[in-house]
Parts: sequence; structure tokens; C-alpha cells
Amino acid sequence: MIGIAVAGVTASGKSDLATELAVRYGGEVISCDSMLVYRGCDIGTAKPSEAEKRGIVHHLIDIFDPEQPFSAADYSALCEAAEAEILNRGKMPVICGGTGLYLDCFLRGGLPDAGVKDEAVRARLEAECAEIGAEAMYRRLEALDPEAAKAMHANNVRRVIRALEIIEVSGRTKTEVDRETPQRVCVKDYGVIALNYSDRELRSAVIEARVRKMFDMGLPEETEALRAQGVFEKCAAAAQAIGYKELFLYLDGKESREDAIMRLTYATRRYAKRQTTWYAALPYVKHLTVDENGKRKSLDKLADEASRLLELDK
RNA sequence: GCCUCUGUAGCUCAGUUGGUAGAGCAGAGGACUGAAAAUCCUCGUGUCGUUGGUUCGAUUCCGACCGGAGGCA
Repeated sequence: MIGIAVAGVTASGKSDLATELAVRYGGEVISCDSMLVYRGCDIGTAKPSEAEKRGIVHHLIDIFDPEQPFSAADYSALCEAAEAEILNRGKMPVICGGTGLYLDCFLRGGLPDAGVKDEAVRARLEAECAEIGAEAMYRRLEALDPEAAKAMHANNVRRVIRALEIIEVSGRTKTEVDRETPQRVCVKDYGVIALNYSDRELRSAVIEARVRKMFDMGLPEETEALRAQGVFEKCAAAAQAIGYKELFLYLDGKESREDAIMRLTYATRRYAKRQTTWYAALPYVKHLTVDENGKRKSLDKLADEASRLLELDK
């Protein structure tokens, strides 16, 4: 095994565990998070502080400005590079983060449609979609790539457009392109664990507490700062982060602080649910439960369990 | 004390010219191959405040009562 990956639900202690494992086994952490790459998005993304990093080198954090686009393909390539660098130093890569798609892409050996992308084409398709409607776009895809169309819902405009984009840019269908990589198989020699709470009530409570803490730490101010930069008008990837758009009403005086806190809590809970569904579908992950009898396990105990699950001390 | 408004799903509210009701949010489940903290799909029986009356039939009309809001005294 050349490395380990700590994935899992938001606010489950992934960072702590990954850092602990890096300390124990001589590793460096590679973040696997679509939002930690952005500078200035700190509180809202629960970015680890220097103290929390405990002197361990962390890769792929603060590498872009919030206006810049970022995607799974970019991640996969960057992660590959970071991995090589770490291995060169004779250290162990410890991937850590909750963006399931990114992890999956990397572990599967990159994306099949590498290089198949054209912002201009995509923008044009979006404009067309706005004009003729999702239904018409879907019918167009049905004619060109019926198999891909069948696998997606007509309302899921993003995916329909991406499939059409692939056809235009590469001259091949998404179905053809996708056939070239393994289906959700981990082709890298990594041990993968996903953290989650065994008790849903506890998970909800932890998430709410974390949101309140973020507010106390200055989330509203951070949001204002990003707004002043124009991040949200530029349709940037960072603008979709949970934790900023939910505060707009409050910042504009149209909602109470408490209501904003609750809406952010709800959004985060739903996110945790989506993550759970995602990780449950990945055949190569080992699941690790974060609480015991309603109380959080100590980090040491959790790390021991993770080590055992991954057979690290063998 | 009088007058007006109001009481419908966990929350905010629609609605039924009388034939027992539906949205958003919350909640549950799921999908996912270059925006993924994104995008999308599926799931709604609740004494229609209580109680009398009118009616073949009332949550809907009428009365009383009990909550809540406002106005006049």
C-alpha cells in the first residue's frame, strides 16, 4: 500500500484523523476538497489552521483565487503530481477530504475524457438551452447518444450539456469515451476509509454546532469580503460553496441571524446526506463510525481503528 | 366590554362557489465519470382549533366556546 485516503461526511473529523495518521506513519496530506483550494475561503470551508496541521505538509490548499474555475479533472492531475512528489521524498501520501467525485476520479486513474473540454462550447450550449429549454436539449442528446441520455434525467441540464459538449469537442459520444476507464474500481494501491456518524441525531447536532461556531468565528465578515471581491457574480466554482450564499439574506437585513444559521445548517445536513449516499456506492471504501454510545470517540482510538482497518501496522 | 382579522402537514401558508385538501421549507430515500459544498430524481392521511346547528353530506355556511393578532373604549 502506497498511501491512504480519509474520506467521509462533513464535520466528522477527517482532518484530525488524516493528520494523526500522517504523524504516525510519516506522511504528507493531500487535500481532496473542491473548496479548500480557494484562498480567502477559510471559515466557511473549515480550512485547517496551522495549529491543526501539526507541522505536516498539506497539499492542494489555497492554490487558486476564488474566481478561478476548478474541476475534477484538474484535481486528478494535481493530486497525481503531489503524490509523485511525496513518494519521491519517501513519504506516505494521505489523501483527505469529502469531495467524493475527486477522490474517485483520482483512484480510478484519472478521467476518461481527459482534455475534452471547451468553455466556449459549453457557454454556447447553455445559452441555447436557456432559449429552447431543457427538454429540447435532452431530445438532441437522445438522438446523438441514446445510451448516455437514458442514464440521466432530462431536467439535469448540467449533465445533458456536458454530454453534448463531449460530442462537439471530441467527435465521440460520452458513452464511447466512458468505456475506456474502469467503473468505480480503485486502480491505485490505496487504503480508503470513509467516516460517518452512526447516529443521525448526533450528526445533525454536530453540524449545527459547527455552523454556530463558524458564525462566531466571523463567517459573515468573510462572506462580505468575498462579495466585495465580486466572487459571486462571476459564477465561480467557489460561489457554490455551502456557507456563503446562505448568508446573503441575513447580510442584507432581510433575515434574522438565527434564521440564517438554521438555513445554513439545513444545507449542510443535506450535503452530509449526499456524501453518505456517495460513499456508500463506492465499493472500495471501508466505513468507519465516528461515535460510540452517542459520544465521540477519542482521536487516538479512531486512528487505531483506522490503522487496523487498513492493516497499516502489518 | 365591543368590533375586525385569524386558527389547515414539524414550520410558513394556499385552497375547497359545501362532495374530507396542496405548495414551499424541514424530513426520508436515491442518482452521479471535467461546475460535485454542484446538479438532478422519488416520497405528503393531516381529529382542516373545539363543539352544536343547517344539509343526503361541512374543513368549507351559521352559532357558541377556546387559542392568537390588531382596533375602539
